[in-house]
Amino acid sequence: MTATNGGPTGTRQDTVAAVVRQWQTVHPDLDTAPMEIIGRINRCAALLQQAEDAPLRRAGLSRPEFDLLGALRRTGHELTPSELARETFSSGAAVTKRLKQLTERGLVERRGDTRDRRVAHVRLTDAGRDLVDGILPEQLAYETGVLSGLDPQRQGELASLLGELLAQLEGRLGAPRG
Amino acid sequence: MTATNGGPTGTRQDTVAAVVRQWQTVHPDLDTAPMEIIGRINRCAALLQQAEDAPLRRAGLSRPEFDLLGALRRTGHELTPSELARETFSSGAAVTKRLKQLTERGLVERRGDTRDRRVAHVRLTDAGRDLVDGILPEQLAYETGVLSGLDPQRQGELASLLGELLAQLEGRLGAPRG
DNA sequence: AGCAAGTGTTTTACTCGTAAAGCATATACG
DNA sequence: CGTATATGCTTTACGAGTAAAACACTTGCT
Repeated sequence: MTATNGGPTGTRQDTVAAVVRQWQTVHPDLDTAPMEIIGRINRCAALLQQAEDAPLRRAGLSRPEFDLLGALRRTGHELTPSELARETFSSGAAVTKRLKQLTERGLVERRGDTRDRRVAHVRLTDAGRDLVDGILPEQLAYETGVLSGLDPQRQGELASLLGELLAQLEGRLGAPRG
Repeated sequence: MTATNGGPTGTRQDTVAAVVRQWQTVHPDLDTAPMEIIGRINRCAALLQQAEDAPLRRAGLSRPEFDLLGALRRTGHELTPSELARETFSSGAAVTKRLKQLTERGLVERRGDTRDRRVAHVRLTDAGRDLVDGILPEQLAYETGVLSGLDPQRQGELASLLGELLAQLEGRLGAPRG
């Protein structure tokens, strides 16, 4: 149904819809509803990452690297490697490696804690802060453009629904200590 | 603050909202709207992948591997490596590697094209088809559970909005040949 | 004090994806 | 016909993430 698709709003079909249709042909009894959300989230993430990181790459940064710098910038204070790991949702080992590179590039600095000599404190250098502040507006402008196919009201609805889903997921998957 | 957080609907805050709030404190003039969509999509994708692939891993499959098998299953016919690459949104090289492993595990078979000896045709073995058919219902049931924090109506709205966004992105980023 | 257990960070070995080069084959065109 | 170019797939070299072990240091117990 609604195979006619020639929507008045000019709505194109997305590839996930096609995939789901194929599955339903092969397994008509299957509840494919989750695919329409999860498949699309994954696909959107892949497409966005691919195209949308262009402004970052121009600055020689990967998104994980930018996320790390951004965490330092937005919190406004020093963070330890484990805090950075938590803040950027990556493993400690990954943070170690990224810090090594970012330190070599002069974007962050480390200093050891004087009380507990296991812990390090990481902060942005001036160059690092300037880089983040320079890139962020471009990045956001670019992202705005990428999303502009959706009218503002729907963007709002989408953001809100994603926020609800994410809150649920984080409550359930991120903190299953109960 | 808002440690009470007891929203009327019991809505928890998601981490992206917190991040956006931090940015707005540091750069009040910045339009952070795109983050609320893109940041959440990325974070949802990460969380879903992490937790949600459990049923797949039990079967010894990564999601990309399952996607490849699934493409063969849902189309119902043989596919060439390049068709598989297109269908699963991955590079040809990645497909080559995955095919090697899946062939060794006896889940897919290859045969050469008789006309054009450059091309190969890949199909599921019986074991491969059985594996997909066995896993898929579990996987979908699991996904349904993961999404169950959102009531069905909102799931529908979310799926629909994501579909619109994805169609736009695919139209713009996926086929910018105009 | 001295030692066991815990914590923060780094290192190691490994997996997986990618880009670019390479190989085999097909097609086009003089 | 034969050579140039294009196409389908694979290989190679490499970069990046991960889990688990290792390391360095602290804390708690006796």
